[in-house]
Amino acid sequence: MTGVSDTRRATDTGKAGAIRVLVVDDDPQILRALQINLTAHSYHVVTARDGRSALTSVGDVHPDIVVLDLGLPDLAGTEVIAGLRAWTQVPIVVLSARTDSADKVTALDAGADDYITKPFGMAELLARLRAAVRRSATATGGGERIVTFADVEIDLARKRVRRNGRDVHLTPTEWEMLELLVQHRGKLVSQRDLLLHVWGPRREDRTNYLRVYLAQLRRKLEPNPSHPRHLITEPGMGYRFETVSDTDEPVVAVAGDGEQAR
Amino acid sequence: MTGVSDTRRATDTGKAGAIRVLVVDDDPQILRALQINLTAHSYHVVTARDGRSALTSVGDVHPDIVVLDLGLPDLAGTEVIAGLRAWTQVPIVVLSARTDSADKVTALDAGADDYITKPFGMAELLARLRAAVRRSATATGGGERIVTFADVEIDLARKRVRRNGRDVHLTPTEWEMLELLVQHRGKLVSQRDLLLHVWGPRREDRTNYLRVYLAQLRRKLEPNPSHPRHLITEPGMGYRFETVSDTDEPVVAVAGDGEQAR
DNA sequence: CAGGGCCGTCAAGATCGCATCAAGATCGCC
DNA sequence: GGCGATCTTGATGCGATCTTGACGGCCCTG
Repeated sequence: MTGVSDTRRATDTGKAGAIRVLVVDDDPQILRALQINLTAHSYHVVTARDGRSALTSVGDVHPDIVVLDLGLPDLAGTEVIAGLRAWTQVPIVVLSARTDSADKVTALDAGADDYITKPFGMAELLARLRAAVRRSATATGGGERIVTFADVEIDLARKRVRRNGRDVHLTPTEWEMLELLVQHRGKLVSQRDLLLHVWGPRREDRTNYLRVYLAQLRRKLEPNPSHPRHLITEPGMGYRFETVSDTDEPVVAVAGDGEQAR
Repeated sequence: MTGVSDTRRATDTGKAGAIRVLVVDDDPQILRALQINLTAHSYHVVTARDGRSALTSVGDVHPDIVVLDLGLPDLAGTEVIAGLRAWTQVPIVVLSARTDSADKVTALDAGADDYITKPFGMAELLARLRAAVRRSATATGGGERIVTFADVEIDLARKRVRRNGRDVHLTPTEWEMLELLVQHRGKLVSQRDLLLHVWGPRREDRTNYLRVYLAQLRRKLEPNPSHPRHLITEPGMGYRFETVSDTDEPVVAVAGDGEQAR
């Protein structure tokens, strides 16, 4: 991880709730200036000095937005953008000293969200960051930030889970998984998407991780962990989060009565 | 609707599938230049000359993106932006002659997605439009794609199938086949295409697989599996998915020749 | 009327994927 | 340096899924 100044996990609470921004630049001056300014505006800043460490640290840090300087020593700007866009939708704001229109076009078409030419005003940068974050917030979360099912309550904004009013403690990895599933409530989330979201592109094939953590989430959240009704496996395809338990269930014999029912 | 040059509704198919862009500017020169350039890049262009008509025409036209010049005669730029943001998330790209940083900040914070200062290069504008459209397309999830027939409901985005409101569980292979057929609804899908899509190039000749899985799909989805009306075999050619049950059947056709129709 | 394709159906064996458990390796904090 | 929490990794058993072959019906052709 050389070149990365901060390897905290997403849910580590250096500043709970602060917006995480990854700043990528090889010029220590600019890096420092941005770090100070952004921190002053209560962003949680993580920095990287080259393209490679930028790519890896996005997987580690899960920033809410990336500020990317073009002209890094190791990789071309488009390579960095493409490397990120291959697996994440995190907003990318490009900084560049080149005013050439062609550069803007290639960067934007590679998947960047915005392009600012140096020298730039800090006020403008901040405004563009706000705009980018706002967009991605409405895109992902949009409506309800609190989801409930059974006796569980999930607060996406506060990254907090309660069950019967009591806090349920989730590890960082558990939370990352649950978050992605909840954000796509009802949708099937492929194993690949889950692995990319939680572990980044380097663990794409470790499907066994999913099994372990899904089991832990079920143990913590499902009324009956061995008969999951909300964290559902779609064999061979992926997983699905469901707020309403489907009324099916093969039934456990007749006799008796209620049974733990739904 | 004075001032609006085109009042087509969203569903009017002047250019089916073309991206609709609403250009708002009071300068006829710029308006015309943009109209020509954007049309040349196969956008469907609608124009407005002032803020009021811009607000109404967004409701009428449902553009995919708005290009908004600041400095309109009737309303301030922020008012237009705020008026739109009150009810729609359509991407707004602001054009302005003023390079003042404060203007950018207020426009972006009011809800604009991007800000370009005149004079600008057409290539850059086009790239920024592409970026904005791309974002909003992925944000809205590309639209709900739900196909229904009989008592069955197929949700392509969620990869989910329901019948009479109950989930129907499909195996990965079953889903892949159904997906391809549904995506080409009404069209004939050759056996080869199906085999390639589901099993890849190594099983190109295993047409018996198709029989097995088509039978399973029919068993799970067709009202009468032995008389399929929606998953239809075209002997020797391939298969076809049909949402409307063809009123064919019984009838032995008229005397004469008839031939087996369709 | 016989024969050959092509298709639908069925069932059994082989394979794959998942849940679960538990132990080692790491990390972060004191 | 020690300790607890967390992450990684491997082994096992079981059920779901895929693959394969056989059989019979239908339709067209000769």
